[in-house]
Amino acid sequence: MHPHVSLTEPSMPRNTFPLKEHLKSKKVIERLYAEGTSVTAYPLRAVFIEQTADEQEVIAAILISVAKKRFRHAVDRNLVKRRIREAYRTSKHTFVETLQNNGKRMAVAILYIDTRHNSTAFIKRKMERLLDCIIAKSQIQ
RNA sequence: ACAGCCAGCCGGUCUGUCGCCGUUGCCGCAAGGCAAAGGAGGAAAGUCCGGGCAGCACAGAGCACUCCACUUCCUAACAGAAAGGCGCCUGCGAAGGCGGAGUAACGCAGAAGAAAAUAACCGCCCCUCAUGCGGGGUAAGGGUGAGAAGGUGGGGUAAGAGCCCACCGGCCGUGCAGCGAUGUACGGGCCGUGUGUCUUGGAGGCUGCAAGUUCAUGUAAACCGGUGUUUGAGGGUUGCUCGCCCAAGCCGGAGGGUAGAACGCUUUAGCAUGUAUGGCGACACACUGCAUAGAUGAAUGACAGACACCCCGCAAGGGGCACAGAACCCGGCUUACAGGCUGACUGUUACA
Repeated sequence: MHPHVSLTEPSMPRNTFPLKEHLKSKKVIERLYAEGTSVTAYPLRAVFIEQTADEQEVIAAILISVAKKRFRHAVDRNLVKRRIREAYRTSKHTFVETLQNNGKRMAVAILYIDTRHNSTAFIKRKMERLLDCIIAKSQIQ
């Protein structure tokens, strides 16, 4: 067969974050901030809400937000958002699998609440903890 | 060679792993997958000017409001650029910075000063032999102020003063040069500073791509077009006034709301240290060549390593690598910026 097939074997999940998985709907975002549950793993904070299959096509829809108040320049905001995106992209698999096994769907906003930069490795560690916390908190309720 | 000044340009490169965005091609019923070539700036920034583009408005007149202000010229336009002109300031210099229409009328200019415009506080001179008092003359000297009745010198006088003279500055008139701002020569008279209102000339409809267009779902008295109307209220027309226009009913069409999707959306007032022509120049014009972000809760990356560059160190090595991220598109301005390159020119030193 074609040589590129070996790159996409199911045993090695790909670290992707396509446009589909971005949370965009204004209605959902408004409801999320009004009714959502929040959990913090400093410098990250997540606000999340459960969704039905009718409301949401993907298992997890993510919104990444860095406030202008905390980073004045657009360059800095972009850098932080890109680092958070990389952290989510590379550590989302167990989170998504757990949701899928429980038959749940979620909309999550990830906020950056520090006013200084942190390294990509640090943000990745905190991201893993944040996603664990979301699972823990949502199954208690 | 070092220091400087002006103009222009650059402002990392390569490799690997994992990703994102739209485009094209292939595969797939579809979801999607694979491949290829692309994917932030000189300021993308501030949003301060000027346009293009779009919608709405617009019979006309006046007032008000806002902006501009040396001259000529360039431009689609400008508060921008080019060339030139005057005054002041900084620098040994190359050069740089700042300012500019008018002043008839009115106001203000402080706790300065005697006095801020038909000026007498001290001083000086005369009336008067002397002193004091009183009266008068005087803007040369004193102190105040951003500014003190054009400045300097001489004559003159009781003491003084454009009272007179020379030179200089300003103003007015005439001649000459210049398209012009101005410059210059001669003559005249004898001239207070800043600022605001104001006056003169010029420009200006309003709102901005969340503009706006189309599609989808779809029930009305709300909207649009046509026809049509009497009085008054009312509404619209740019903020106001005059003036002008609108309305009921009937006939026809279909909206509002919902950021759902597509278009607008990137090839143009485009760029060229290419060539020819015109121009001192900005630039114009002709030919030739070159152009590849187009997102929309917002992609253009993250990480690792190597190289280049800079700093510290004898070395091993260590540290640093600017300002900063497109949001309809252009022309400017302003602000930020590690380091580097090129070309004119200036100063100092050295050599021949």
